[in-house]
Amino acid sequence: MTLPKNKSRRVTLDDVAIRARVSAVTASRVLRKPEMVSADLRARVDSAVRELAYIPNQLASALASTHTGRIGVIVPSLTNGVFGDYLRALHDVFVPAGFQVLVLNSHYLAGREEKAVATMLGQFPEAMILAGVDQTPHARRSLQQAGIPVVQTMEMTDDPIDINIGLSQREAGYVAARHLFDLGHRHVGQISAPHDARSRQRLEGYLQACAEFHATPMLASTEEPCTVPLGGSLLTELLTRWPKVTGIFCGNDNLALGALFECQRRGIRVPQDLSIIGFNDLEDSACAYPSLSTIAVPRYEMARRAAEIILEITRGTGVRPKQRRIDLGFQLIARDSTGKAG
Amino acid sequence: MTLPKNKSRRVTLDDVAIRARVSAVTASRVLRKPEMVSADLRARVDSAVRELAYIPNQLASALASTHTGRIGVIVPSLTNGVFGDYLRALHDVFVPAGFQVLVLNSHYLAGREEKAVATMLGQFPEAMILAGVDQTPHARRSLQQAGIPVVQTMEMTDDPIDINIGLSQREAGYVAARHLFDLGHRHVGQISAPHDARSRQRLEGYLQACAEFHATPMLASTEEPCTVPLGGSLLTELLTRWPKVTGIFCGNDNLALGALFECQRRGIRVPQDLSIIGFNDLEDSACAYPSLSTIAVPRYEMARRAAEIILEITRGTGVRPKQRRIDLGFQLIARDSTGKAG
DNA sequence: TTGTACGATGATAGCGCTGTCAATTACCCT
DNA sequence: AGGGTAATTGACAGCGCTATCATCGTACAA
Repeated sequence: MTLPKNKSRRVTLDDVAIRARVSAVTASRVLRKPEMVSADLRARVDSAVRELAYIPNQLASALASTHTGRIGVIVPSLTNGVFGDYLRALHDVFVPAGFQVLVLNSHYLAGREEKAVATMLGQFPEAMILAGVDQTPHARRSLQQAGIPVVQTMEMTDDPIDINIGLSQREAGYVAARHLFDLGHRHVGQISAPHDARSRQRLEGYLQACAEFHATPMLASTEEPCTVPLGGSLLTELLTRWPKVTGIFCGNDNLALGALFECQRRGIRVPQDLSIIGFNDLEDSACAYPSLSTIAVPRYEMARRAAEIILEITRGTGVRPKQRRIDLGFQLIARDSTGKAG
Repeated sequence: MTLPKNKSRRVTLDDVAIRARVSAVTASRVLRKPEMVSADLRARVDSAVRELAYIPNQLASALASTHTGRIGVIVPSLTNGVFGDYLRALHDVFVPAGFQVLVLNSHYLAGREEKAVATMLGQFPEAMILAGVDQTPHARRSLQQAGIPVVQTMEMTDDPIDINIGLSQREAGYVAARHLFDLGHRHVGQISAPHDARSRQRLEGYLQACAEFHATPMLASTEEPCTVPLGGSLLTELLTRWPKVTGIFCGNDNLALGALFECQRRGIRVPQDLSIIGFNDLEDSACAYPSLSTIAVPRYEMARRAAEIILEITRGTGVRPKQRRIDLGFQLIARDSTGKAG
């Protein structure tokens, strides 16, 4: 029927066009490419938009233009401070650029990540950002077929799906452990939650350092998600099995903080009796007492770069940057929680 | 043209239908209401879906059905541990229910929140969840006109936009301060970052307790976003101005942790020289040394309830629950960081 | 004056899916 | 056998918007 549809439905572009006495196309143009429309009509449309409190339906717009304005992000954790900063960086870049950021949580599980990838692709994002490089084969294939920019972050791989920006977790783990050996420690332990692939790589770096210094690896680990309290119990476990430990590399700053608290609780002096080094350089680490030695990873910068690369590809006509692998490196931050052995 | 469109475009429902030798509608039904289709056709469609690796276009689906499957969430911070748990709860409920959660960050600014509301409404979410109750008048109006369930969380208001689920921050602040007075402290200070409305209300509770005990309010505050390191500097500021302080109520656990570290740094014994109570009961607080007294707020539960109420409204035909204001309360957790005065 | 070029505007045809209702078939009853 | 009911399936018409191309003037060169 050609009757005006007077249902109490939402205001559409047609309503605006009718009110402004122009065609729908013109109204659409005023909103997207105002410079193509004469000042006269533009003013009419603008005021119609205001009067009707018109809100464009992004859904319809996306369907018609095949430009969804969505960026899919999959992170393994929402609570971890690392990903807080990471997501903040993505929002900081994408939201002003008119994109919306869709976030899904993989809970550090490959299976959940695969599912999250499928869910996300159903939203037809214009790009995807993933944490880590260990996607399942099936997820890899889906991502490649999607034909959109895909950025793998946080670690490095020789065989990126598309673009890879991160740092060598293994090397960083090595440097952290090495820091303790260099300070003269010979009984150096490690605590971690190696269900996280990056945690495992840091562990490898630690093992490499152990081998180099002919030291026995001393490990305590858990499959549970990483938390501050866990640092305390893992330290306890480690000290029970290897009482001679004088230096400990914690898989991340949360564990390190928990270990530090546990030391305080037991009257173990840090660093006199035990040196502690963490990983990530969370905000709290610098102001702990003693301040925590750690490895600083450029998580904000990493996400920002990932976002900007995507913006470039999307705006330019899909041309990839020359460099598909970007290693942002890391930094050893030696503070007060690590000291000379002896 | 009626030629098969052989562009390298994505697989559509039509492709599936053709391959399964059924109509598009039937293919659609197999995916949404399989019980309506005979086993025979269902099997054919299912295998076509698998063979073609078909991914439904949610955009088109949403446009056609006016069911977007989106939930809009606006939080003031992504990094704060409180909202980490809060968002996790929302994901835990909504994702299995087939909804996607869109998150926008207001950075604790009313203006940014108003803008976020507008952006979000352009996505046509089926419901909105907000933190706090102090939306701008304009944002309130937009939300009311949207005709969708709106849940305001974290605090209580007498005049909710739609549904309100939270707790009395003022009362909780009062109880925290009162805890210190009850332990015999007479010089009780408060540090906070009152750019956050809820922080201000806790402050009011503190002031009320001060009045009741005829104590002089002793405050240090900042307009910066709340962080652990900030707790240290605010404590320093407070102690400089009021050296006699023996008890301190921190606006949240991050500040409390920072204050605790600062005490350790200065050799101030907690709780012997200074009692500290925080707010929120973050995970770390229980395992700090000494463990932090605090107020536990049901942030996970609050978000979960909000999500479930929305699910009920959305599934039932839009009927609101009888109770539009739900006070989930809070709990004083007295640990080792607070002790008797003297 | 005529022809050309270009800028502004509109008509049309979908984007990929689902709501609706009509058509078809199978089944059962009298 | 005829008629009625229910279970399946399909045809059609949009959802609200934008890409595309046709159309209409108007300005300017020839």
